[in-house]
Amino acid sequence: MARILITSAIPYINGIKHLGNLVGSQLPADLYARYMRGRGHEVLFLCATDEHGTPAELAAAKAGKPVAEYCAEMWEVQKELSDGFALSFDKFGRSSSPQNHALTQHFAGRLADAGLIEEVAESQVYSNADGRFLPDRYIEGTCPNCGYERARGDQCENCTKQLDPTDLINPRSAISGSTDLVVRETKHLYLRQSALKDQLAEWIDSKTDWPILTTSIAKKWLFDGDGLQDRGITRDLDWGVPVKRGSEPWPGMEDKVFYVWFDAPIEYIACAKEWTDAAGRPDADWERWWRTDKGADDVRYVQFMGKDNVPFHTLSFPATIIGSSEPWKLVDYIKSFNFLNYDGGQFSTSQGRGVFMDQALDILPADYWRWWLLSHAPENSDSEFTWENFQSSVNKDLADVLGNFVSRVTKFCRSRFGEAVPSGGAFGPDEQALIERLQTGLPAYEAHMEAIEVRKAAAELRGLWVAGNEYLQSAAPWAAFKEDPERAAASVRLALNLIRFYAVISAPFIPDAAARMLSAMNTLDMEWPDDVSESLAALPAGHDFTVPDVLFRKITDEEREEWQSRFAGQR
RNA sequence: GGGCCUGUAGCUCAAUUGGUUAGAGCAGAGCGCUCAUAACGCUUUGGUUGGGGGUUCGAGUCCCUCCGGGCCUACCA
Repeated sequence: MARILITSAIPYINGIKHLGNLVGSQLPADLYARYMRGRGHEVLFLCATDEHGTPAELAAAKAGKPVAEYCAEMWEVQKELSDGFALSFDKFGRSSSPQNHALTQHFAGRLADAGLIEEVAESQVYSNADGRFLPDRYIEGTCPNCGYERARGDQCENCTKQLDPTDLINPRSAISGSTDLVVRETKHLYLRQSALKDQLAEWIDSKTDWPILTTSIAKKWLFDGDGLQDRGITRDLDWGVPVKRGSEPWPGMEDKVFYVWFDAPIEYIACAKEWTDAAGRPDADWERWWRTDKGADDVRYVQFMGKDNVPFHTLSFPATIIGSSEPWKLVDYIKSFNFLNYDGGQFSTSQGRGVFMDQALDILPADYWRWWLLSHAPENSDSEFTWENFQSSVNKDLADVLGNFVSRVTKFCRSRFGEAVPSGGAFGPDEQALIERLQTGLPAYEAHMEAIEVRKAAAELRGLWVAGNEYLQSAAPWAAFKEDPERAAASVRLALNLIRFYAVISAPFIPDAAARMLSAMNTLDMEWPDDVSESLAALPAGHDFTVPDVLFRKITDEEREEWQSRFAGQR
């Protein structure tokens, strides 16, 4: 039995995430976690909300609430939605937790002791009206290059020229619109990533099995231009982890907090402590996952994230860990995803374009979304959600192929033999052919799951479902029943066992439906079918079952059209 | 501007990393079945692999070029 630590990129606290966010990290991470648990491995699956930073402060202000209160409420909302999608986190933590405060300050202290932190004085734009320093992109003005009037302080969206906020003509606060801006001197801490460049490059080079998407982004940051740059890890904000050197004050940094991207990945670790603290368990119980000197040396650590998160996970966070000179577990594999587009464009939070997690669950159960999203995961390139595709995948794969299989088998058995697994008869060539099919298909499915090839795994799984229908067609128990009821009984006995088999192997994709299939088969046996033949005898003759309700209903053309217009934009 | 990714059947995607005649699912056509959610099975139509050039015995795959799409570019997260 292996031990597998899995983290999903932590979703930002500000607002409800859309399906593109979901499929880019949390959902495939859940698939992998469920699969590995199903195979009997010991899994720790962690996620949290990422709560700090300017957008959270602004969103709280807009909602008229103190930021701590706002974040607590949004955490509840996100927790409920992740439960709704059956995301099986062992702990859904918060980057604002006391555990993360302490650990972030601890890392900063270690890095400072190692000489990897430098104080840098810099000039930044301060808005008197807003009472805060403004990040570059929160300053708007006229582009000196093209004259576009809504250029941002970091880049002009119109002509794509990179800018400095002081380049802008008529600069104003993007928050309040105020033009009462001044440039103030402020001091910040920088993480000297450049000093760790060679170590990081060597580490990345050793990861030859990582997705190209992951390593190419890392290498670009490592080697492009002047190479890996030092990074500011503090901000002039109120909401965040107060800057301390371990547990000691940090002179000159009294009113500052750590940058959200410094503390957010540390939450992966702190989350594990939140997990054991909440259960009143000792630190050793989480440290055995994270400290290689305390039992984590045999742990395999896999991270899931969208491509926009890659630099922080391949460079910044490893720099924090390596720089600490403490034996923390480094990531073993990074699975990164491209983006999901919506019906010919991007999902847009600001325009309400696309389907958001709450809306998705309002119209259909989680399994429908999980199946479509995972079987179309944007692994090799950006992929596209369309309602036509969603409708046809759900109707064909889930309703017709899997759902109807369960229906036809259970109803046929009920009408001919009653609601118990029938006895008698022996397996013949049709049964042998099915078993051989499963004996080649199941290992292929397992190989794809272990390689985290999500789409391929979904396609292989669907193929195994199809094999059940093929078997019924060739065995034709409805015809056999007339001349040789014993043979029909053997077929039905196998087919009922096949339902349990499907429930077990499909559970990572569609956990709710799998649970209903098992419940209909009146069993709690979720043993992975390492031996296919044996697993197809798990339900013995005489075992009672029930005919379940329709497993997956079909999406009608009317619904599809209605949803298409409902989610077109302007939420 | 720079870096990286990407373009394959009407649609969504494969193609063992340069190796036979480019494969699946959906949609379309035909046949079969009647247990089942008008479901299932079998057969089948459909491709100048974005355009052009090159390397090679051999190119979807490598190189050059042009065209289109996307991401990142370090103070959004």
